Amino acid sequence: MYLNSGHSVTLKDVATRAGVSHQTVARVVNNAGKVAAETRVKVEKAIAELNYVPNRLAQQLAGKKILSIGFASIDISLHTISAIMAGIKDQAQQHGYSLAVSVMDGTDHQSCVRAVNELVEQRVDGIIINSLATHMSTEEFKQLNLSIPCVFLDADPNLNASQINHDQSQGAYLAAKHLLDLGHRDIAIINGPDQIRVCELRLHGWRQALTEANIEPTMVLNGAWDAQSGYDCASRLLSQGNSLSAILVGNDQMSLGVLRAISDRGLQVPHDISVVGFDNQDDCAFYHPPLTTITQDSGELGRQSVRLLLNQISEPSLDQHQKLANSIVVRGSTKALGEENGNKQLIESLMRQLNLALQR
Amino acid sequence: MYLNSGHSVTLKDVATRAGVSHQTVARVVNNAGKVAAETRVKVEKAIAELNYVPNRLAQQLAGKKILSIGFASIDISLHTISAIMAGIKDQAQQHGYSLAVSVMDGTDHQSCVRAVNELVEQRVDGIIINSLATHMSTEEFKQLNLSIPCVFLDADPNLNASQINHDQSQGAYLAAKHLLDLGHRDIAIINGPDQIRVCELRLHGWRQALTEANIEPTMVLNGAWDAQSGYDCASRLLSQGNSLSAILVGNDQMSLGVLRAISDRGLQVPHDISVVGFDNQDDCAFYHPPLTTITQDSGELGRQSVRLLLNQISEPSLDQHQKLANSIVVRGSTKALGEENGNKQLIESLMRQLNLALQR
DNA sequence: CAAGCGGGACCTCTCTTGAAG
DNA sequence: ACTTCAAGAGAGGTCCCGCTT
Repeated sequence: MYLNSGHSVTLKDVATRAGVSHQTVARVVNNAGKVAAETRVKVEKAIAELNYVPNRLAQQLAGKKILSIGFASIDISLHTISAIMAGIKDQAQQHGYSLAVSVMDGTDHQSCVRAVNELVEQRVDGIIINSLATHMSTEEFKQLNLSIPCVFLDADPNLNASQINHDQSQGAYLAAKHLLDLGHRDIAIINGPDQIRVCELRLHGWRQALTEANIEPTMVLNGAWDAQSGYDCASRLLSQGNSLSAILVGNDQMSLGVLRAISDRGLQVPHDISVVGFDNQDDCAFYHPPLTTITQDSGELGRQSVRLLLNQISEPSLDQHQKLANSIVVRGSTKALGEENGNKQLIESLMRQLNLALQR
Repeated sequence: MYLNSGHSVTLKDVATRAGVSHQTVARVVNNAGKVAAETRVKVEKAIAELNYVPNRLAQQLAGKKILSIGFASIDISLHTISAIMAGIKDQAQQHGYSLAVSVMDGTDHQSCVRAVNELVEQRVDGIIINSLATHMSTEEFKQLNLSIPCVFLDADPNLNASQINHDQSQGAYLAAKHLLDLGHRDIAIINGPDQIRVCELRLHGWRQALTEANIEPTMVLNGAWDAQSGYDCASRLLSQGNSLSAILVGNDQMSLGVLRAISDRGLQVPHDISVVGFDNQDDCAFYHPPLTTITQDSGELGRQSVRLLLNQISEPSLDQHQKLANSIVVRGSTKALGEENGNKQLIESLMRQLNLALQR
């Protein structure tokens, strides 16, 4: 069933079949140098017959310049990360680079090293690193001993290397400010897991806004990024009888769970409680109600990181730090405290529904 | 900043530094053969000092058996596909294979060939192909001229090659059957884009169930997989004053839009209209209401495909077809037609909410 | 001195063979 | 007859240089 069982067809195989030298075949394949039309046809025929595909390993080893970059990351099935990767892929391709991906099995420093090494083994021209290794210090970074250019995503800002990230703090600040501007004062926080850099930065932004307004968050909880944990945290919050009017949530998935928990208690968002998410992921405009959230363009982050890396490749001594600003998308999950207009609408809507139900 | 600017550190560099032959260094690196403890230390020191990482290209070219498989796919930022990929990655690793990924830029046959070729150039041991190339015929497949083992995901069942897929038809049948069992007869369908194999198969399954019950779908629309298009289709459906009691939807994302559209019209799911989705994606248990849907284990599909490929690699002549069955997950978005129990609950819930609102 | 082709060194490893201690 | 190492031949390409007409 398969031709060439064992080893693959080589340049030389094609050459002997076409009755020319291996060099002539190379000229045809690479479209370089002068080849007689007649010879070219012969060679192309042989290539087709043998189904020859050049061996990239050999090409690269022999010194042909093949541009490639690597992406070392944690779990790429996470939505945000696969969006970043799509951006990287896109921009790399645009610049004629191919992309090699290596995923880390764990969040520890060791598996980060493993993934990066896998890329170095392939001799990529540069690496984009998306590690979760909490607080990788400059020291640990040096242990990586990178001899090729690299760019970090969401790294410790103090890390002495090229890096790019969304400005988590600023985004969180925006979210909190929005609630404050609407008059909310009893605000709870449902953050992601502790010890994660992104979470700490977001918490910092939220706190800053609240402190400026001279208030303390009612409560700070930690979820696990998923809807279920958002549901659990919110349920806990509500069952404790806190008087809260708004919740800041660490991502949209947890927000979905939060919305449900509130609704399960017979309360209404935003009339009883306002909710602000984080990420602006695909579907959150269709949540019930549509979610007010912070928007992060993950694809753009990926694209920018490639540009940064390419700079670094052509100018290795240059360390750049770049931050992407976030903005807030206001939808239906937040409203001004004490605004009665909404309540009137709510009552009307409820009566309409009740009417319908009674007719059945 | 970077050591060895230009070309990377080689085995020979390490050898000269350590004052031994390149072969001795190889012994240390590969942990094979006998090396005197003293020599080993010397070599290891040199490796650390020079920061040597073996060149995988050269290793592979020189005949060292490095196991690797490839995954050629369309847009890997799609949720389902990244889940499949995670499964592939996992299972490949389990068997000591590394994974190379190549994504296609388009849905045409040409970009499929490109992506596959990229993998062949790297001399992977086998390829898993997830093309959307609508109805790739056996003829076109032969044009790929694959000289290495491969497995197709979601391919044309008539394709004469190893393949694996979820049984779309069966899953869709289940969904429709569920509605029929609940007494629904006026059923609309919102499918994915036309001409896509998966969509046709699902449509086939839905139709079959309906036909067996001697009824025709009220209406069949095509969305574009995303929530917005689900919203649009459902809006169209509702504004036309069709008397429908249930909607079958091609995926969960569109279902989310459908739920919104229904609620925006002041109607209630499931009391006025039942909705069944497809995919059982992460968050749909938290939709409003929780979605009844068909569950597909994408990770399992990925893992199985690797096993199939590995079989194929060790036994090239063997073509296998495999189908993964789906099951239905019943949640809150469906209810029996005419069942009044739910209505009573609904009325109670509405009155509670109204009460709350009036107190404000 | 063009255009068209071939020879051979080299890239970095692995693997085999064989010679020292 | 061990252990320990070195030398050399590929693996499949690319590139530089030279050779014919």
